Amino acid sequence: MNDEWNQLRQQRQEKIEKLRESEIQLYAYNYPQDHTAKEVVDLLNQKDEEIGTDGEKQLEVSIAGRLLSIRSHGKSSFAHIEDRTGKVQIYFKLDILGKDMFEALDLLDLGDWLGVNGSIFRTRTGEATVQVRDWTLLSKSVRQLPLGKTQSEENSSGTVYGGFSNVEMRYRQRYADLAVNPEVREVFRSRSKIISTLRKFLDDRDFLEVETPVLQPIYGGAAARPFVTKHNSLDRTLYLRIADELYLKRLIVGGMGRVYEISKDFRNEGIDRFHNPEFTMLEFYQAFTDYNELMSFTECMLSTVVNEVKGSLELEYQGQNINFKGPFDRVSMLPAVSEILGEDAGELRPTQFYEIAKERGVQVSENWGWGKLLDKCFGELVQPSLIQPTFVIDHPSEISPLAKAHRHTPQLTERFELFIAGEEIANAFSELNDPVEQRARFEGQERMKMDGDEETHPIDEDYIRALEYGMPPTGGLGMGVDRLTMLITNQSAIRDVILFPVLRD
RNA sequence: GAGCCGGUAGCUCAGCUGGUAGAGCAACGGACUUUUAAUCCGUAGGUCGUGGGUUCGAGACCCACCCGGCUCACCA
Repeated sequence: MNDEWNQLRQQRQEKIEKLRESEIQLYAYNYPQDHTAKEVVDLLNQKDEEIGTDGEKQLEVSIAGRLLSIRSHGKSSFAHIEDRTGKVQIYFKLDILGKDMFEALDLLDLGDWLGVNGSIFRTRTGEATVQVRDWTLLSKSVRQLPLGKTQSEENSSGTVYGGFSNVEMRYRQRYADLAVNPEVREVFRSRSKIISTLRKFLDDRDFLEVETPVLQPIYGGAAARPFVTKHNSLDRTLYLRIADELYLKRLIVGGMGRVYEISKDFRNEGIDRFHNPEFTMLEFYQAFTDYNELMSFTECMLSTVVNEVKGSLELEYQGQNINFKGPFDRVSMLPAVSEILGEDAGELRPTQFYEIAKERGVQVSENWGWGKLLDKCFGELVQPSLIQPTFVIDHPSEISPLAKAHRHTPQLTERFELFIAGEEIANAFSELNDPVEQRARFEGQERMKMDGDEETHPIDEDYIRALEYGMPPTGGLGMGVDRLTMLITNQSAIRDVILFPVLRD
């Protein structure tokens, strides 16, 4: 297909040439509006109630939007234009517009941006409509939008015929996707609402929003491979952050008490339904608190967000009903795995654990330690059943190098992960603040790296130095904002909640 | 990384065991001054993902590659 020159573009080009010969400007500079599309519809409803049907009093409006449909009837035409608030019907009549401006309508195309002003009325079928007194072309569309056809709004759900559904094209040309699929715009409105609600929730509780480096000399705070870049004049390797954790905790050392950051993080891993190489994470840290208090806090934060965006504590995600009314279930990792294996997993040596796990069909590796085996068994045997919001608590120390040891069980940590619909949404712990212990944990990671683990935490000497100055007891949490948005907007793929997801060339 | 499915007009899709491409919507021309998936009549539009191969002949069969989706693996 010749993308750059086809019949359709040829036809539009001819219209452009005719417009250039006329008085009509193709690309205007501005257009003063006094109403949105939604306000026009609301205004007419109000008028019906307040003024009744006298119909004499004319209400004049100026609105602007994109031309989405046009139905020509010879000496009159109906059309719909859409702005950020929705669609409204407009009506062109020869005897009102005059010959020139009426005939010039032939030079318009779907996708053009128009400003119109005129009086509002209701058609025979009851639709709020603007009778256009004059119209202004605001921007000419040279490329045909992939518009489908929508059945009329009232009582139907706006069934779309045809439409633009090719997922690859929708991601590659998100502008076209947004232009023709209002439900996609709605998803991103919800996303924005989710983020602003999170921000307000934390601001209201005296958290300080901060910005920490995206370019970092040492990456850390998570187990993942980083993107590597280089600063030319410093001749130095820098990494795009995989998490903000270690910087935010430095701020707690600095006495800032309560901090948060909503950040883009970058992980050089595979791409699938739940992973995009760049994604949005909320992390917050609060001094003088532990993971128990954080769990209550998280319940409150999530139910506030869900209620604010959905107007309810319940929602449907991919056919499952999810209820955000706290308190959420809590499942302790070690007893849960012990129960399902019928063995006290806490007493197992790694070699025994490996054999038992293998018998149960868990994909394990012979050289794994006890902690990794426990985590993997949990992930395969227990996690898939966690549909309702559930805190999984007390992870092995071996896989939690930044979490404080459990106050009663030393090989575990005070950590929780929140699972909803079988997916991890958040990860939090009582932060490890003993610099000696922290160094030992980092060294343990180094040994795992030498054993071939590619996603260990490197030793961050500066972070240890910070801990040596003294970090108060602190609870911290990281939450995947994209995944939360998927849940709340009922989208099955992370790409559907990221405006411009990463694709191949 | 592996398996399966897909890439045909601007969009959504059809094209049977190989005979050189079709519909709906959009577009273009015409009729129609309250329509709403407007209607009616007419027209045009495609290097069938890319590159090879088999064949008298390939959208279809074979091979390789590119892009996407799903599942699994890996991973949070």
